[in-house]
Amino acid sequence: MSGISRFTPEQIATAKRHAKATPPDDLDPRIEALVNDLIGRVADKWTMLILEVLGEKGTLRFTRLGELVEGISQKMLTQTLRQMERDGLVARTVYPVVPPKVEYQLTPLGASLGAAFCGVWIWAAENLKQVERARVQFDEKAKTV
Amino acid sequence: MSGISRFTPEQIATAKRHAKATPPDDLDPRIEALVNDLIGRVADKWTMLILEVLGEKGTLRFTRLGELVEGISQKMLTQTLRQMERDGLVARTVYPVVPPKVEYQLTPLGASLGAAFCGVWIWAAENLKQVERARVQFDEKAKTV
DNA sequence: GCCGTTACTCTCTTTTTGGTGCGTATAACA
DNA sequence: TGTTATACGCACCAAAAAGAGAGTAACGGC
Repeated sequence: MSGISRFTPEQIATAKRHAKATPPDDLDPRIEALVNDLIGRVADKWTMLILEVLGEKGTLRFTRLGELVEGISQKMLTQTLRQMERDGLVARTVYPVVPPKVEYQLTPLGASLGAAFCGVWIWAAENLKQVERARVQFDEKAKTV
Repeated sequence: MSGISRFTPEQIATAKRHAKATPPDDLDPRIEALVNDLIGRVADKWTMLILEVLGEKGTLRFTRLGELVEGISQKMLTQTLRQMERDGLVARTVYPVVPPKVEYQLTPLGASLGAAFCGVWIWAAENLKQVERARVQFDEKAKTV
């Protein structure tokens, strides 16, 4: 949550402009498949969470990052970071020292994705209570029936 | 993809306003945990895809929905729809006829989430090529090393 | 010469996820 | 009388994801 404000107004503005410019319907089903695929990768819990803390803190070392991403295991941290690096979302800088030192930070591409996710975080924060209420209601209904 | 334009300008505008109004940092760690949790639920592949087609088509019956959500199995469709219903994202209307007829549509809450995800879809469509390029580059580098 | 530090990797086990196929109710229809 | 249509629930199995824990390299400090 706290990372939201880190995304520049320009980035958000860009998103808005694009939202306006998007044509009524999308064309190529091939592309749609690819986009869905990409969405599947990127809309991953850990990816989103890492994106958030890196967006907020700027540059972090491996261990610190692991501490800040609540509940992530070392394995998942490494794995997700590799994936993100491959996709061009984070930059990994290795300092050849002992003990090892590796720094991670968002690339511009990663930052832009962070900005895009901005709205989802806001939504989650805003509608948390409503979702909770809906759940309670649903569960009660299920009981009586 | 194609559902983007279905979200009203007002919904998008609301998201913008909130983006602006959000305080620099978020407060309660308890709430942050809940938000992260909610993100985990909502940032699910099938949820997003269902959200998209329902956002685009409005109201759909079970079977038709299954056809439109590329690649989903019956089981996952039922499961995801139940989850979304519980969270108050979709409304389920049962017509007591034979053969059975059940309609699904987004609630206002679901529609607002769709609007929030809008930016992510746009991002994916826009940056698809860049991600692909990054991957090729990464894989080549890995080979030579 | 042993310890500590850091960023991992590797292996093993457990958990979760997802697919498949079968069953069911009921009325209209042929 | 038998078939079809619809929206599932259920049981079983395979595959994938994730967690736990041990191991490693390499050097500086004690």
